[in-house]
Amino acid sequence: MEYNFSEIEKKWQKYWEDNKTYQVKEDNTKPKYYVLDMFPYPSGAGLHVGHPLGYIASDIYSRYKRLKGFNVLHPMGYDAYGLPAEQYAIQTGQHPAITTEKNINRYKEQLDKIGFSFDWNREIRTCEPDYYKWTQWAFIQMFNSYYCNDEQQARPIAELIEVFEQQGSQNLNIACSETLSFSAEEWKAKTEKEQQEILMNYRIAYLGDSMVNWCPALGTVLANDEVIDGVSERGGHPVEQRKMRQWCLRVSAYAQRLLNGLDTIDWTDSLKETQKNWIGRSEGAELKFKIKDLDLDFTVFTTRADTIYGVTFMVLAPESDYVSQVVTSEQQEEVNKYLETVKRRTERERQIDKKVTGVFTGSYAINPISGTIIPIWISDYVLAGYGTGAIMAVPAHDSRDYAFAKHFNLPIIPLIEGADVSEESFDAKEGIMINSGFLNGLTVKEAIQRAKEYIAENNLGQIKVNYRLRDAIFSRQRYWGEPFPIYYKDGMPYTVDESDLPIKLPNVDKFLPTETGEPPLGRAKDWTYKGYPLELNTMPGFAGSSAYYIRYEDPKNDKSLVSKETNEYWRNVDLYIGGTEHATGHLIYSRFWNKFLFDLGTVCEDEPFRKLINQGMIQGRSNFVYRIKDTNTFVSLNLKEQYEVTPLHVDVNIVSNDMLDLEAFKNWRPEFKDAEFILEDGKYICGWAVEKMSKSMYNVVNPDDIVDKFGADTLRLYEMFLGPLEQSKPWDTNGIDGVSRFLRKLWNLFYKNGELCISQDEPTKEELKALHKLIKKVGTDIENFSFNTSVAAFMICVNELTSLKCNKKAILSELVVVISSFAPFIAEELWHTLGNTTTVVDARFPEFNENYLKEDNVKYTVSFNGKARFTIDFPAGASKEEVEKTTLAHESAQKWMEGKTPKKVIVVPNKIVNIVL
RNA sequence: GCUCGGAUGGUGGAAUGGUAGACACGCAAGACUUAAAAUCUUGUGACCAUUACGGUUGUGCGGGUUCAAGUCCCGCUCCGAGUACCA
Repeated sequence: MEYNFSEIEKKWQKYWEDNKTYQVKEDNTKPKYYVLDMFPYPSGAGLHVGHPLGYIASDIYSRYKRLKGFNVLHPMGYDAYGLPAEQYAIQTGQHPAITTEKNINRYKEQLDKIGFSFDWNREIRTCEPDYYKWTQWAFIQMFNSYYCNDEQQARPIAELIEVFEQQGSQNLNIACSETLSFSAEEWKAKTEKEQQEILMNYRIAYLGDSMVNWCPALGTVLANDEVIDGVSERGGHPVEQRKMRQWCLRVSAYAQRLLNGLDTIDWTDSLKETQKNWIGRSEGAELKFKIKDLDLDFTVFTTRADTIYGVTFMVLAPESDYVSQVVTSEQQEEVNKYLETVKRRTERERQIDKKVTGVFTGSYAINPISGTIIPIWISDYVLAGYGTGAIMAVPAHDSRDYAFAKHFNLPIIPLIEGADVSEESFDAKEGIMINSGFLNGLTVKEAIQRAKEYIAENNLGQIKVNYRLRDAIFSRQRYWGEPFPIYYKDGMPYTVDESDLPIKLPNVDKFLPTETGEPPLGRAKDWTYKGYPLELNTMPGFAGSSAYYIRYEDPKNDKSLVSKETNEYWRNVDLYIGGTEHATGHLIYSRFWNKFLFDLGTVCEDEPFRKLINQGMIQGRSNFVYRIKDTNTFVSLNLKEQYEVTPLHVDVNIVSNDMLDLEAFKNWRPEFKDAEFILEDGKYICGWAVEKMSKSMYNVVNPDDIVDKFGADTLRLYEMFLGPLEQSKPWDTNGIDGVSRFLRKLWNLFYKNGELCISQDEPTKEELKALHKLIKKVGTDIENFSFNTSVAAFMICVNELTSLKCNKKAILSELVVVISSFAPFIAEELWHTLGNTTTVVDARFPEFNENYLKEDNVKYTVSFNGKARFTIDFPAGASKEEVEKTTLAHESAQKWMEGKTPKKVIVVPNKIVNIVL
């Protein structure tokens, strides 16, 4: 029988599906292992060959863990809400649900072909009411919670109301939008609406006025991680800053826990670093400045309290609330003019063109320590959203302040001995303080500490930790997303009753904003709850993807997100595989969401993903043909220098090993029908380059085509063989033959001349050795996610067994199990060929036995001064002394030593004798 | 600018401080074939020898530690990724 992969793969795909081979249940007799992939957004283009890379890796690991006796949860689903389906709907009128469904079916078909061991019984789709019911439920819990900084956890808002009734807002340490102050009496005297306004200040899901990234082209706000270089991540449209009332999640309250948690999880350092930067903890002090001639003070945040004597001016962000209060009437006109120009500049312009701009407010502040009077300016280099939106400027020791001072001719006072600030600022935190009153003579590090203490002792401000991490803006003015479980009464939001969840996404006639500028849900008929209007915004993309891994544990539960027992069994994800692009988005939101659910007691683990691996991107490998200018003649790569040519992308699917299929090229596009060629050695050789895999470069390789041509097992092996999992690398179909050949060799161990030929004889020593070398290598490789070297080990083993003409059942059946994680189809087929009636999934990974690897003889390499010269065989277990003695007496050694006496002899067990002359 | 990675044959890539280049592609030669494809065998870092079982050199560059460095340390160059007026 020949290796007919397409028949085999179809057969087992159907068998696995019919027999529900990969369904798992909680099983207390086995240890659990949870392997998760980042679920895909089903786009219209389908999968290309780069997408399954991570899925193949996680599938190999899942299958391996099963063979090792674990009960493995390995689910898959779809992140089904998203902009592309909605944009498509706007253009065509096709409902996004239909587009999404269609794309999902295509994805499912493509994934099944590759032989993944997903438990499809647990599939989830974020756009289905049974699923988003729990997204809405979580939102309600966040709305009904506040964050207690003392206990570092979320608490029910009802507790807070009780506190307000008893003692007002005194002595509270709670995460909030702004610090409020009222007594119990004042609280009780407030109207319901006023009380609700106050509570909003503390809720974890809250409505807040904040500066948001508004994207006019998409007609919606975007979260910080959805804006890249000042344009939208989706579509690349310009984004501007706008103050709007939006739903927000108080992610910032969890900043410290998100930071601490990183120490407890097994992620790569670079990913942890990215998250640390995003959270952006900085320790410093808040310092109060009084304003001259006004009964007003304002607060700045600084990490360099030591530089207080070098403050020569203050700067406010243009959007700062202080601006209107400090501008004098003489300066009003000029300030207004400045604020106008700032407003017109988009975020992108601000980033690209960093020229120094600013305006004087007319007011002066008083330095609380030195007493100096200093001018207050406004400039857009100060950000409203960070710290207090106001800074003390120390031009001598901050490059931005320096540039500003130079531009507007403001004084610069150096504070560090020997610092030359005539050309640039001295930003380093080192040196001895001068010109600094009580800080003189201290090192910068000491001075920072001393100044902070001084500020605290004298009540000039407080020591403060600031985070760059912002609250997540949670409203989108879009149709295709989860509706909020919120209705409005008297202008204030209230949550719908949990028993009325889910609030289903209504139908609309068009997927565009209404004529009055309301979001698309404004078009829905009867969009009310108990007679009150429902929220018109929908939730953002990350809402549905933040807790999906929990839902997989108990996907059909309609009583709760996950049952307590189930969650205590599956707990958190043991291995999560996905791309780095989610480092500051999904992976922050998920951790936040999980920590909130942990506070609630819904889940039993504080961190969602214990170990995380980032698979590298698969880039495209484009091919080029070279057209001689003004002709329809194409010249082969190595002859192109003789002509004036234009390189053109050519479809990589009609190129094989960089050799162009001439007929296919002529038929590729009409304009090439009459193409002529200048060949080298009778072939047309194409040029190549690594680029992003995309349609426009004609370098997209579809996994279906590879599966049809070579089989899924070959695809799986080859994707792993391509290089280390975490590294980005181009897809290059050249070389896939090697893997394909390997599988045929494996097959031929079982079949001779097309006949099944298996021997029941005892395996020989060599055969056992070849097998156990493999068992050892693959076991450690898989644990280290070094899949490419595992594939190499398979090839070596099969080559060895082939040359030993091994057809022993005892060897082959263990070999098949070892290979089954990587190439499940062929392994399943051969497993049954050997007479097994169970599936290979139920087998056990063979135990490694060291005895088979023991050698009778050991080859020692003899080196002189570290340079290897010859080898000598020793019996295994020879002592160091014996080896040394015998080596020195050896004829060749004598020759190399030329009668000299060695200074030193180093014997490395089983490896090397190094003789130092 | 800052942070984190990386640099090894024609190519993708292997190497707990211990024979660098596993494995694969490609290439070359040979076998089979009327022929081609497929398959199999052998060779394949460079340089020099080739009568020899050989010699020299070699992991981006310059130093260092060590009996021994692709691997560890110091200083550069280049490439990639993330982040960026974060006070």
